[in-house]
Amino acid sequence: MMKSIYVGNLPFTATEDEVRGLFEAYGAVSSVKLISDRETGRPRGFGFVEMDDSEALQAISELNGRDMGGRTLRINEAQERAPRPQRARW
DNA sequence: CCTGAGCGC
Repeated sequence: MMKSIYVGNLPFTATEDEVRGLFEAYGAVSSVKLISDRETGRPRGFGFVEMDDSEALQAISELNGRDMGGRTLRINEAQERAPRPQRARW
């Protein structure tokens, strides 16, 4: 089972590659997405990581509050993404 | 180039 992780308070200099590297220390990272403002193009300083449930929980507890580029990372389980219609499998 | 809330198209 894959879990989405919210990664906030990132330094604006952080890249998806750096974030991926952090989480890969706790398990296989499925995907990394850093969010930037769609109108101005500026980085918003937060993003999302997807990885296995148990690994995600450990990564959250281990990486939350960690210093990165002078900022203290805010890491939590992500909320639901933008609602997308999901058709039944049967 | 620029910036600091916070949950992604």
